Amino acid sequence: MASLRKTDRHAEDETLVETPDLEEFIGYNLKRAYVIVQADFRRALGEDGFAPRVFSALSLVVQYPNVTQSGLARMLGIERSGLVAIVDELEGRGLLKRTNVPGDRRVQALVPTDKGKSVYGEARAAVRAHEDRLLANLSLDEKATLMALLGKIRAGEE
Amino acid sequence: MASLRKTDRHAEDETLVETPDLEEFIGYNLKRAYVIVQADFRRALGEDGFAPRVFSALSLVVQYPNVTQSGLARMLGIERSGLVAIVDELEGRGLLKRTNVPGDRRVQALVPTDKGKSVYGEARAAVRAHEDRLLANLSLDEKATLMALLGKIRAGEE
DNA sequence: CCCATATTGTTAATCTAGTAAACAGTTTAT
DNA sequence: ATAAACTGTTTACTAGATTAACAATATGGG
Repeated sequence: MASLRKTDRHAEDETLVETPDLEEFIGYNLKRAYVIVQADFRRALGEDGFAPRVFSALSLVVQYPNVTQSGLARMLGIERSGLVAIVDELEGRGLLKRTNVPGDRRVQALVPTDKGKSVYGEARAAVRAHEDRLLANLSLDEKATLMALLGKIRAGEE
Repeated sequence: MASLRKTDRHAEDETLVETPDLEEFIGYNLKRAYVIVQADFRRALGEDGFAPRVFSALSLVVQYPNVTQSGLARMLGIERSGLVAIVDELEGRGLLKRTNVPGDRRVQALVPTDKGKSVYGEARAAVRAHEDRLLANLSLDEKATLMALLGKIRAGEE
């Protein structure tokens, strides 16, 4: 019964695969692209720069002063328990203050400091530079299209 | 010097913000979209289904039988140390086998089992269904465009 | 051949991001 | 007044990933 060997190995049959299944999935390509952009963000902002989520939080606090922590968590799409450390870091760096609100003694309104506003301005410029450099092979039109399509994915939720 | 109060609070000045800075950044929108798709993937594949990365690994093993662990890690863009647990899980479920290669006693070639191939077929169908449902508000053209643009981001690296 | 260098799979330690559950204090609604 | 809901917080936990080290093995140069 020499014909029953099941472990025949055809060695290099990669040539049989025209296009890998994975490339057909949006989720896979989305993740790969996200990992690249996120890694470059960190590289660009450096050792003592902001992590992406801290930058995002600061951005919203600067643009929505007096936002509440729960509100900020909702905007970011994370749990409010997870926001505590982020706000701690920003407050520790002197970029925002937790302030109490007259009408409601539960909430802590988040107010950017002057330093927070100027530091955010610099960080935003650094992030813009990082994206411009990393995505240099996309035209402005392509970037706009990409944003619109990503927005459509987000619009499907809520 | 009554004019030096720095803590004036304008309360609801959200109306001053036309469009939040964050929305201008590709990285932010990429992450938000990725989180949505990834969460739906897990929901769709259920409790004992595959995590995205395990599905990806199985996909590549089925399509590139006899791929080596190092090779697979390179394809997935992760460290080979991180791949061990993934391959352990797939082997534990009886979906692939680690086999030794005649020429080189270091490597473990990964070969899908028959069960592995059929289970992968079903999983792939489930993933396709999940993406079709989740991304129903994108046309085929839009999906193709999105894939192409994500591919361009990946092409920037390598 | 010998020796330095590199590669493979693996383990262990560590880090980050994030969730879930519980909580005390406070507010809102019935 | 009492129940329900909300806010910020802590704690415990999970998933994903990286780094460094290691033994076994392979490769290339003298």
